[in-house]
Amino acid sequence: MQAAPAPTRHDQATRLLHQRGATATPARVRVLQLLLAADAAMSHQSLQQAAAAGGHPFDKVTLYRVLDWLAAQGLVHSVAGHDRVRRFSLMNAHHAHAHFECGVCGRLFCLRGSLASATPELPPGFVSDRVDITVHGRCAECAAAPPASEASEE
Amino acid sequence: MQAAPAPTRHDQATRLLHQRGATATPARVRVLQLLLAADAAMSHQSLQQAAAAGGHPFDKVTLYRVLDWLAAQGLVHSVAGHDRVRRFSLMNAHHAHAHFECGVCGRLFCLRGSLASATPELPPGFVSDRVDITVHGRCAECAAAPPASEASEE
DNA sequence: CGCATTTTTGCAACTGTGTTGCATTTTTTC
DNA sequence: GAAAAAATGCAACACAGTTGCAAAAATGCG
Ligand SMILES: [Mn+2]
Ligand SMILES: [Mn+2]
Ligand SMILES: [Zn+2]
Ligand SMILES: [Zn+2]
Repeated sequence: MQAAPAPTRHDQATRLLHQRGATATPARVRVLQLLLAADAAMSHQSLQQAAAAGGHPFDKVTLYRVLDWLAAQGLVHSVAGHDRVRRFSLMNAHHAHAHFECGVCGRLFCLRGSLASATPELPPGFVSDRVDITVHGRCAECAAAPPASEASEE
Repeated sequence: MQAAPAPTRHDQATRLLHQRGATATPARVRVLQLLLAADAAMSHQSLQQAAAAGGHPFDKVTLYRVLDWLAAQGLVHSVAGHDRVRRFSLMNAHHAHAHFECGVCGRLFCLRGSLASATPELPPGFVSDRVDITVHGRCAECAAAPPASEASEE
């Protein structure tokens, strides 16, 4: 028999929560599942839509609270994009990483690799805790697919 | 007689606008004056308060529109802080510079100096336009003045 | 289990930043 | 000076996120 070899997203999510000794509430598990499946950081709105599409919409406030809780636990982190919307993604091992924000579709990606850049010179008295690096540009999809329909202007 | 040797902020602001061949409207001049006098980037709110304190409050929408216009002209630039609020400051010569956001008072400063950091490695197909670097920490004032009243815990 | 305590959840109302529509005023153009 | 364009003011709106409070789980303990 082969009953165990499929570690579902649900299982992964539950495990992450139990590792922290926290109760695996449905909302938390569901949010983590969605984040585990995501290829880019997700906004509150996209999480709500994804959950609703799955037939289990969550309450707006509950979702905000779950996200805040997950961030406080260090399980996820959030980045505010240019549209002033926070996007959330799993906090993976690599503690310091840069981000990429696509100016076309607005998606935000966590980049792998160390960001060895030296801290810029600070004015006297200033204390640095952390350096955030965000690359702006076009993601692979948007770079490959121009705005369509434009062939005469060049 | 010595009537000319005082280049006021008002004059500087007006000059900046005339250089662009733009009309120096009162709102634009006033916003530029405030930004010229500021030591940190200013939010819409702080600009409104500063203007109101000076006895000439501006209309909320007009201020937003002036800021958008100034940004479109390249005279100012805006950065969204962790609180999702945009802060504006004069666009000085140095085209690429890093920013500093104080986690205590929330103020945002433009840092001088080139930010020579190499672009982080991007996934295949991704195109980089610009790299934003923001240092998070405590500004000189906040680093010097601890939250007060705490002397027994250490 | 039975019951008190703590944690989560749900809903409504609210805050704050920023936008849109439209009418009025000011500036520029001819 | 009149027509056209640019700038302003006000009200209503959009939208991310928060707060207060009560109902519903989950937990702890005898
Ligand atoms: Mn990330
Ligand atoms: Mn700057
Ligand atoms: Zn894209
Ligand atoms: Zn500070």
